[in-house]
Amino acid sequence: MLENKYEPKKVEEGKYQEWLDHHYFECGDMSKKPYCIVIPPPNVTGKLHLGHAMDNTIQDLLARYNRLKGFDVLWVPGMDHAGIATQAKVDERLKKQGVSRYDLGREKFLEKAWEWKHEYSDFIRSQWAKLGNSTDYRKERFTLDEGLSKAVAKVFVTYYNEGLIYRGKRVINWDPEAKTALSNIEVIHKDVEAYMYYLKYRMVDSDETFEVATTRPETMFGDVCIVVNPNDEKVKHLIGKKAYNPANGDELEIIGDEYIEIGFGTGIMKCTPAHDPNDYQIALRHHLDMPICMNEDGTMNELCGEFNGLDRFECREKLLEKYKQDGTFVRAEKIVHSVGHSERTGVMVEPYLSNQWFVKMKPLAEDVLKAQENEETKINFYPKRFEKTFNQWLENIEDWCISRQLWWGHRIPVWYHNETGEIYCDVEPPKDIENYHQDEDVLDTWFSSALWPFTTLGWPEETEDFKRYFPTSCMVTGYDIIFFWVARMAFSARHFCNDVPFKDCLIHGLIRDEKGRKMSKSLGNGIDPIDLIDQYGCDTLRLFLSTNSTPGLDMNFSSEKMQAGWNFINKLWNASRYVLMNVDETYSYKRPQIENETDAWIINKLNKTIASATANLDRYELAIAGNEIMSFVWDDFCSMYIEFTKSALNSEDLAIKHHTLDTLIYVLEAIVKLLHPFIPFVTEEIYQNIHSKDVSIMKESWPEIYEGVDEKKAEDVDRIIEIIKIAREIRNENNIKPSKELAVMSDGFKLDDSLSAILYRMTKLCVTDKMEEETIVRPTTFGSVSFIMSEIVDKKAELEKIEKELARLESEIKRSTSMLGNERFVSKAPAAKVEEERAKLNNYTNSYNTLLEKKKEFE
RNA sequence: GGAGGCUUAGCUCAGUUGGGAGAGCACCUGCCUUACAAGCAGGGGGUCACAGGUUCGAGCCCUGUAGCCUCCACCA
Repeated sequence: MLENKYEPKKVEEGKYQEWLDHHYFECGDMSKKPYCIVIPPPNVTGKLHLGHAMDNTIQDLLARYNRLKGFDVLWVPGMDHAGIATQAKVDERLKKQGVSRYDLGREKFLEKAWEWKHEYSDFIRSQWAKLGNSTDYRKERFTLDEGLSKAVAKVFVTYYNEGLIYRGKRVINWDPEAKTALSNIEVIHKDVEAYMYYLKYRMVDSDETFEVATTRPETMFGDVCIVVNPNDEKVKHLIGKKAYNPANGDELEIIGDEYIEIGFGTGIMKCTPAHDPNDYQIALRHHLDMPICMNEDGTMNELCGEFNGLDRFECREKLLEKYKQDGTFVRAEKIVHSVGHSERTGVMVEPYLSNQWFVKMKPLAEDVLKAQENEETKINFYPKRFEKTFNQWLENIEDWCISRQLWWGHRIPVWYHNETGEIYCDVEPPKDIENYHQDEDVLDTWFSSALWPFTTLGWPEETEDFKRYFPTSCMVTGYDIIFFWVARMAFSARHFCNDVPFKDCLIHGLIRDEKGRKMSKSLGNGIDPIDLIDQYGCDTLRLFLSTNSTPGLDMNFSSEKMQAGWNFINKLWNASRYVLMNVDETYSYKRPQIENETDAWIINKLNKTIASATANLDRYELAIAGNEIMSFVWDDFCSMYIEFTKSALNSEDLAIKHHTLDTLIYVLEAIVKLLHPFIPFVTEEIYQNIHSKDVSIMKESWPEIYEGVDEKKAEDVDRIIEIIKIAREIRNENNIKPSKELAVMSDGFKLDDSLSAILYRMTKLCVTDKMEEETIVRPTTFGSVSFIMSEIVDKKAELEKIEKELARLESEIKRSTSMLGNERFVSKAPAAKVEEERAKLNNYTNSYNTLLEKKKEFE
């Protein structure tokens, strides 16, 4: 027997372990069709947040749904080493212990990093368990484990041999905090307030001066020339002349380049090739030097004279002081401009000339774009609009900087000959290793994530898993990593597997706080999913996350909606309790034969719910499906059907009671199956209470349509419900107690004995065909019904009610008449629609006339 | 500069192929009716941002406008 209140802790306790013990999450039933999802691997940097909870809930929902539908489901778990992020965390921990990674050296540091990884992966696994993730742990992978590392090396070497990976000196985005290069998308542009400094430059051969505007005076130690547009009448005469660099007195040649925008600033630009990507391009065109004036940590170097060793921002201040004294400084103008910041460390990114490895993106992107043009070879995005985002990024893609000056990651499989410097690139190190040294850098963490959907299945080996489950069925992830990850998986799979990595890609939004703000550490508004699970239960959290969001849109957390979710589960719990408390030893379940109208009605409603929920789940409309099921449970099953059954369950006639229980259990069981993907724990608990502790809902199958339901009978009950609602309204309006009998007559719809019996049981309505006493009349969708009132409490109120109804009917008649009078409607609208409108008009007119007649009695 | 999203009840948001506007919460009235008072029964409340257009018919399709938001690219 169930408790009278739903208690998530009691329900959820031990269930996950039971499922694990019974190997229910494990794939491999070869008699079924495969269905595969790989988890977006969480970073081993910390705990899972509410966003992970949503992402995982959706995946688990799909996994459980497809399992019930009869697929052999593999949901692959795994984690990401998260290069920069994890290294930063380990650095931080070491710092607290008073050591730096340089004190330890590479080997020892990596030991510490692995320690960190083991600690956090255990923690993450415990969170997965709390969320109810039905992943197959036998298949768990880590981006740095042996198999994946081999795959990464193979991919690098293959690209290299195909000429798709190259090494070169470029101006890249440098993170002076992490001391590594970043790719373009790891840079976040933020608007910041700054100053545009106007500085006076003096010519070498004359007293002429001109002004140059810059936001970054500290980079002047790396300037190699002055640039003007050769078509700029105002300044083109300067070309070929020389001016002194106010920072160090160097003579700078003034050159012409059309890159300079005429009319912007002073029209004269300083050129710092090593510290600005555009200046770098100019320097390439003009074959100029590219001196670097900064160290890797963002301090100034020996090129900067007295400023050597100063931090870049401190140097800026000091230099400006100097300029104010020597007359170089003209003025400063407050501006707002966009400055790149490191996605990970948050510091201002420094454009920095350095030797890095790149993936040539154009050919790879083109292959994907071509595949996207064909329905057979494309990835289907849900919602579809993200295809555009995805395509546009690939169309405008630039080469991908993949080398990182870190230790935690996949070491680049390249060795340089100690003497010749010759490059050796292979999965295995060179045989005469003593003559070589390996590249110090590691790969961008996304380089290995890009391979995740196939390396987790064993690629490059032709494993059984790879053959069976690839390409995977669906990828579930947020729109924030379409570029970082989805696009990169797409071209990697296209290049190495000649296929999509996944057929469908379900994109969800971000979860925000109750006020719609992004959850962040600095605001302190983050919500720990585990706290919510402790408070409301895992099922409630999952129900909230899966049924309150619209695909692709952000959602706000809402404790109100969490509570509403709990209320629903409590309702389901109590409905189950009602059914089960009526089961005793005399009863054994058999599939119900539909014997009466109410059975036909509830099973008909159930059929419709199953059909609709299935269709919506198949197109990833989880919230629509969930809400439909919930409304079936609450409105149809609990509010109506259970009430219908109450007297039958109290019946002395065991046959009646048992038949009723058959239907109740049939419907309840279908309900828990429908809801299991959403709320796995409580549905398992109810299922086991219906059957026994020895079975599991996870081994069940998705409910099927009950064929052969008499729709006419079901429709009769809809009419009965309409009458019940009107009767309740009349009781409410006239203060008539529910226990007091009320007589009713229907003029357009025959109430036979069994329908009359329902009316009596539900609201003590007695069906009659004699209207001797005072009556009131109400219109319905099928004619009008009259109620006998022994004394009509408030004649005036009733008259008002009638007048209001008449007015409503009148406007309906007007609307309907004009519609049917419109020839184009009658000729163009579907015949069924026209017929429906005619029937309505007919009904309105009848009701109107009846009511008009009635009105006279009240005047 | 380019792309996308949002604007619907007091609040938070749904609205599936175009065919009479929905939920939760809040509010009002009445109920401890033997599954559930975190419940039950009923009620009030909306020019679907604005302006055009297509259509017999538009919250939904098209064009434009306004406000808010996001992403991408950015010139010193």
